[in-house]
Amino acid sequence: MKLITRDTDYALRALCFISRSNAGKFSVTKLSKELGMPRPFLRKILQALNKQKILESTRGKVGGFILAKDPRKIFLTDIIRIFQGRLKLNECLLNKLICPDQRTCLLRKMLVKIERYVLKELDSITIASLLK
Amino acid sequence: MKLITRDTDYALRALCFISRSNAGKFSVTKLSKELGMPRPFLRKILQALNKQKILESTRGKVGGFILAKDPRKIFLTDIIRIFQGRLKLNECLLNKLICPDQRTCLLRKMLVKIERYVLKELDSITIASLLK
DNA sequence: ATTAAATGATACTATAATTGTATCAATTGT
DNA sequence: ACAATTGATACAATTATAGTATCATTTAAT
Ligand code: FES
Ligand code: FES
Repeated sequence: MKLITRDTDYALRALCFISRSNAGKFSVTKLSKELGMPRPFLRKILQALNKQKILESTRGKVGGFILAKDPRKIFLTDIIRIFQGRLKLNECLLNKLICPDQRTCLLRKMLVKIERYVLKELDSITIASLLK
Repeated sequence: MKLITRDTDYALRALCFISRSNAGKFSVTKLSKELGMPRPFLRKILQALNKQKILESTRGKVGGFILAKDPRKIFLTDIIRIFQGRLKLNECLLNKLICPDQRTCLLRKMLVKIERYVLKELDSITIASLLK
């Protein structure tokens, strides 16, 4: 069971790399070489980050991607949400047979509690905090 | 992202059902009808629980499965481990490029912390506690 | 003994999610 | 005009999850 999938991982690493080197703009070609990630896959990822306004792209000959936000304002939960959807641990798999009343179900309560905790923790991590 | 997969879910429900009805022994046929789960799949699951000494099986004509342990001693983490492997959130996906020192890596610390918390919480749930 | 109903073991298949690749169009600096 | 880039999107490969099938073995009842 993974909390962070490959695309999220690549995204984080790329964002960290871009943040650190204050050079500003990078093309996918450059980044994929630099970070050792498959170029087309990384490209798809950066395009997604662009759509979500985490990165900003410029097209044309010397195009590329730059940060669109302060790295202190890019949260781990944001990136996870983009590539893995909303973190949702408490989907109710167990049916009525053991859960005569969902409102009192201990398992459900636990899962909700765990989810809240995980989200809170992940929300305390930003790209900026990963750089130090 | 799911914390609990289908097989874990079925296992939990079956264990709860068996625990509750103190009838003792149940065949897969009976259980799958009772719980509305696909028979061959449930069978595989119960066989796994048998191997792990959570259930105890008897073969032959009136064979079936009974609980091998006190439901207060069957923990949610046990069942998850059997079907999903050891819960391990902190697999280090991010490589050295952003993690010059794993011992000080903030992300890693967070994931370890989260994992510990999740395990602690899951360990507080038993089959017995789900019945109430 | 024979048979029916069960589990043990294990191989197989189907579906879904993850992890990619490929392609064509549009943009832009030279 | 051309080369190097991104935008959009369809396609393909791999892996994980979910489920089926089958044959051998055990046991109770006849
Ligand atoms: S398992 Fe979902 S309400 Fe109990
Ligand atoms: S991400 Fe693994 S040590 Fe930092």
